[in-house]
Amino acid sequence: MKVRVRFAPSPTGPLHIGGVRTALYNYLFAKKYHGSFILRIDDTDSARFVSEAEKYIIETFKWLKITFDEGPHCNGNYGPYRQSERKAIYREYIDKLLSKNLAYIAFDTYEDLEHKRHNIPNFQYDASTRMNMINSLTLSKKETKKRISNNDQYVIRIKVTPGQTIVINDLIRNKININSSTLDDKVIYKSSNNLPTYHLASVIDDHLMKITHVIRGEEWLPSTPLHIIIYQYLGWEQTIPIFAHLPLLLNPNGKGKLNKRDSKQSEFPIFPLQWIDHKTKEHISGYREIGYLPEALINFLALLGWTPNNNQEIFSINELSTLFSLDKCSRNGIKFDYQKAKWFNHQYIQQKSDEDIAKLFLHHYANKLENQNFDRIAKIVRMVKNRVNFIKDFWIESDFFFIAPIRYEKHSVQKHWKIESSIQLTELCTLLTSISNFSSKILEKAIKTWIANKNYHTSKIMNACRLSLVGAAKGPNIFYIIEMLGKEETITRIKKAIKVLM
RNA sequence: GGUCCAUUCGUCUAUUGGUUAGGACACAAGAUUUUCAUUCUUGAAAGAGGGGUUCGAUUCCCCUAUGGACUACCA
Repeated sequence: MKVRVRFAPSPTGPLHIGGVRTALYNYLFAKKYHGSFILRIDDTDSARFVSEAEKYIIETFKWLKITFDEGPHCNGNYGPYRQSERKAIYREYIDKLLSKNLAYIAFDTYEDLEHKRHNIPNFQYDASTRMNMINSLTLSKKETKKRISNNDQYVIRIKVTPGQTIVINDLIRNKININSSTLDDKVIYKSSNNLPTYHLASVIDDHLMKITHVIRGEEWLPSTPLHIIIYQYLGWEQTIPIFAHLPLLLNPNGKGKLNKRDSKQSEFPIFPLQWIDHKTKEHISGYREIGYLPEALINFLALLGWTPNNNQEIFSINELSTLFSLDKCSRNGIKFDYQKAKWFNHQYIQQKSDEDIAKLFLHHYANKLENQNFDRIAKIVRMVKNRVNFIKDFWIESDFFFIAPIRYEKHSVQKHWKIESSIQLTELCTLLTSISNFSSKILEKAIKTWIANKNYHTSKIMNACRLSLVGAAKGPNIFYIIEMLGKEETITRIKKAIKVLM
């Protein structure tokens, strides 16, 4: 049997990083077994629908180079791939459930249900209460028809038989037994938008799309028994997919599921891409904008809840897909370790070629670097890349190559600018003027010889020199900096520093 | 409140009945670097608690505790 898995996000906003991880696991699983990976848009919630969300989802996976075999953007033989476009398909199965008396129509108002939930302990719409409610079981056929033709709002509820044991066979959690008496008669269809709810729609679609494995977040575990019942009611028990419920991503320092607010407080992104909220006009930046490399994000995410136990940490996407297996997934919730994500990105930046990184750097700081020579940028990247975690850090680490320091960092001045510095650096300028070949090796030799002849302190001279060129006690090898800056600029900067700091 | 899931260093995890409980991130110290980083070396750091089962339990079972999810005409 050919493996077919799906990622089925709801287009209600930007994709959560946990959702990206779920998609990744599905993708790796499909790749490993040479199966199909399907994108399905679960847009049965009209009230929370956000039109830009689908584009955002597709853009995210394009950036990550995670490709779908089927989906609304790339077609396939099992479409349409948006649930809102599948209304007619669902109708048939809803009628089937109704006619077989496995579901019923309910007219109870939201207020009435809320009231009962508040006032009756552990109130549940189920076998014990359904005969006291307003539904097609308690109303006459005539009355039910009348209400429907009157356009009264109604829902269709699944009729759960109590006292049954439902068995979930989960690839990650093994066998779970649930007593159906603890389940309620869930709403599976709502007349307000003529659409099924997630539970019904996803079961029908998973069946019709021949999904073999449902790999999703743990938050779905409690409703899985309901899904199994729907498969049974529809006569599909032989083709129930294999379930695998992934542990959730948790907030690193506080409590609960990873969410937007926690991410903001800890200053790490929770979305893969930037998201602009059209209502609040708020800009929330994502992993891409911070300067994450997609490969690094994928590697980090892959190891959040899964590990091939060989102590390896860095994996290419191909390695991941050959090694991946669901039974190696952990079962416990995972606190999101942003430090480790950072470390992964650092590793991947070191791995990439200077030219590739230079392109990203250029793209990230297009306005600042527009007139710069590309080869020079690549050389600078080579010099500073080992001190950088994110693409955005490149500017902080290399700005002095492009702009002369405007001020000199106070602490560095106190530490490295001595009384004799002005005189010594003036002499250094004279020396530099006499050197025609400004390569770092020649510079180093000449400067060191001069220092030795004069009996100066190397560190004092060079630190003061660095301060005047960089504006702070940071940066790569000083002779590289001098070479990169060139004769004229170097001398100008030293003279300026002498003027300002004397 | 009810149902379900989980519990090894601070964090992510390895070890699925016998180990000095291993690795990585973070942290600390040292080395390298004329600066700041990088890098290298070293260190500190763990099987929630209580009962069983067993010659032997981190590993299997039960209870308690703690954490998490779900409990919508949301997915």
